[in-house]
Amino acid sequence: MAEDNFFCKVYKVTAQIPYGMVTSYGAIAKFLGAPRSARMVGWALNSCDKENVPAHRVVNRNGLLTGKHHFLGTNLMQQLLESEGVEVTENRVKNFEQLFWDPSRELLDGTFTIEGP
DNA sequence: CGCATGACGTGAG
DNA sequence: GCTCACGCCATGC
Repeated sequence: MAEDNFFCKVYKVTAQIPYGMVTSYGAIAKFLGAPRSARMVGWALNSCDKENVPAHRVVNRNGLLTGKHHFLGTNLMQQLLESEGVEVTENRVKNFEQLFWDPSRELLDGTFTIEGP
């Protein structure tokens, strides 16, 4: 653990997403220092999905469940979000701006330390 | 080694 | 305000 791999970074941040909250790939990527590599976050999650990473809480900038197709089923991601109280309609998170959780917003508390510049 | 693809984001029209 | 097109970084062929 605490690996410097981009993989582990995404794993940590995603794992720290509060219940009933969601975030975007770009937010994580930017927090990791790679705002131009949002795609790498998605790719990392693709490998992290084998772990206990709540990837269903990670959506794209528009709040669309773009990754739901990559889950086991087709509506599994939506079911998980709804199970947490997150309303989802047509593969989109309702009140996305309200449920949006920024890693640099709570993780900055200091309890959770990730590679800092 | 070069081309094509991808769970995205930003810029320009 | 919305849509089209390009760019990033890494993996696969």
